[in-house]
Amino acid sequence: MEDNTKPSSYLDDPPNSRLFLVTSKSITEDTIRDHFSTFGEIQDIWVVKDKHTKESKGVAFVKFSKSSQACTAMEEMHGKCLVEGTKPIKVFIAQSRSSGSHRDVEDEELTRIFVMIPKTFTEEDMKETFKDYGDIEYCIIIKNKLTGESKGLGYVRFHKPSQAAMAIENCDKTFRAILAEPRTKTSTTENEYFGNSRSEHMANESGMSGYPFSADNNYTSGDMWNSDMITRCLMVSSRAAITQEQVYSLFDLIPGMDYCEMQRDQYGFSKGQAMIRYNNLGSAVYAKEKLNGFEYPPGNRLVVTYVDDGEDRTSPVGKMAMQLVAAQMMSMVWNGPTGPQLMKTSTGYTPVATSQKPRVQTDVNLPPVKKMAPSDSVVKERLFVIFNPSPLPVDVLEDVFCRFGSLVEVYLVPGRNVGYMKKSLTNVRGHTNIQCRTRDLNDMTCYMTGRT
DNA sequence: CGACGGGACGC
DNA sequence: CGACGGGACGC
Repeated sequence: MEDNTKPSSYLDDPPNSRLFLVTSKSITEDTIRDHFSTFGEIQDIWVVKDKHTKESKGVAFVKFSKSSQACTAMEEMHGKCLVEGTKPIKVFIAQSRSSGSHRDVEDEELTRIFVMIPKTFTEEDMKETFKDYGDIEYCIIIKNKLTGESKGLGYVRFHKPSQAAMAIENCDKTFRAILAEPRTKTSTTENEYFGNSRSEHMANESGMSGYPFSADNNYTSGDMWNSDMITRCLMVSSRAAITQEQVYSLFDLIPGMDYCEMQRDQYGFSKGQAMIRYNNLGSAVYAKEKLNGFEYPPGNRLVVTYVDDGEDRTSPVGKMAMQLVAAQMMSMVWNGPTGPQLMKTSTGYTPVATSQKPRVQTDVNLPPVKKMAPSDSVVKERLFVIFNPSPLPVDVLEDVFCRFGSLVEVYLVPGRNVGYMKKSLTNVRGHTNIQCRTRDLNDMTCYMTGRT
C-alpha cells in the first residue's frame, strides 16, 4: 500500500539522504539553505510549522540527492549556530517516512556496511579496497565456523557515516554494498545449516567427550593406517577444499553414521581430512567401498581408509568373519532380488520389497515415495541440480525428489545439464548436501540454493 | 564446466 | 527537549 507514485516518495530515495534538524523557531528556510547548500544538491527544505498559527516548531527537514551529502552535512553542521545568539542546532539523518519511528538514527547504524566479496578476499584485501572511501575501523569476513572458509560476505566499519555512504555509492557494484543492519537484532534471514543439529545429535548419541579420538590426536603416526584393518571408523582425505558439511552429507548417504568431524590443525584450519564413524561395521565397509575413489566434487578423488577404532579385531579368523559379513551385506545391497532399496532395522540393513519397480537405481537409501505438492503451490525453495553426463527424465526425477516432500515441480533448464527441484516447504539444510550416483553412472550433484 | 540472483555477524 | 507539507502526477 505504499504509494511510490506519489511525488513525496522520493524523500526516502536514496535511503538516508534526508536530514532532520532541530533548530530554533526563528530559523528560516533561507537560513538553512545558506548553510547546507554547500554540502550538495538540496532537493527540498521543509520547516515544520504549526498548522493553525503557522509558527515554526523549530524543526526542519533537508533532503539531499545523495546520502553522502546528507551525512557530510550532518557531521559538519551538528552543534553549529546558524544565527548569532540562537542555540546550536542538532542534525540527524531523518527516519524514513515509512518507518513511523521518531527515534534518533545513530551513527552506529550508519557506519557499517555489508558487502559481498570474492571468497578469496582476505580482510586485508577488504581494507585495501574500501580505504578509498574513508578511515576504516575494521573489516570482518563472515566465515564458516567449522572450516574457516569465507562465505563471501563481510562487514566494513568506517568512522563516519559519510564514509560508509561514499563506499556504498561509489564502490564497485559487484560488492553490492549496503548498510549493515545493527547486530543486536539477531537476523533470521538464513537458516543455519544442519551443522548445529548434527553437533547436538552427535553429542547425544555418541558421546563425543568419551570418544577415544580427539582433534589433537595424531592419526598419522603408528600403525593406524593398516590397510588390512576393517573398522567402523573411516578417514577421508581430499586434496581439494572440502567442508565438513560436504563430508557429512556424503557419508550420511550411508545410514548409520554417528560421528563425522573435520580434522584441523592447531590453528583450526582444515587439514583436508575428516573422520567418520558408523554405528555398525557393514555401513563402514559399504561407505569405504562406495566412496573411496569417488570424485567429489567432480575431479577430486576422495581417499577413504579404515582407522583403528580400538575395537576388537583380535584373531585373523575374527577378521575374516567380519569381512565375510561385510561382503554378504554388500552383496545384499547390490544384488538383492528387489533392488537397492534398504531399510534400517535394529540389526542392520535388509533389502526391502517395493511394489513399484524403480526406474532409477541409486546407491543411496531413498525414503518412500510421497505425494507431490499441488502444482500451484508457492515455491519456497529450489534445489539446483547438476547432471553428468546428461539430465535424467523428468518422471524419474519426480520419483526421486518427491520422496523428500513438498515437491512442486521438476524444471530442467533447456539445453543445459542443470535443473531445479522446486519445493513448497523449506528444509533446514545447508549447501551441497547430496551427491548420488545412479547405477548407470549418471551423476547428479545437488546444491541447495537460496530461497525464492 | 554448469543457472540465477544473491545477503548477515558465537553475547 | 524535537518528526512529517505543498504540490500536481508521463507511455
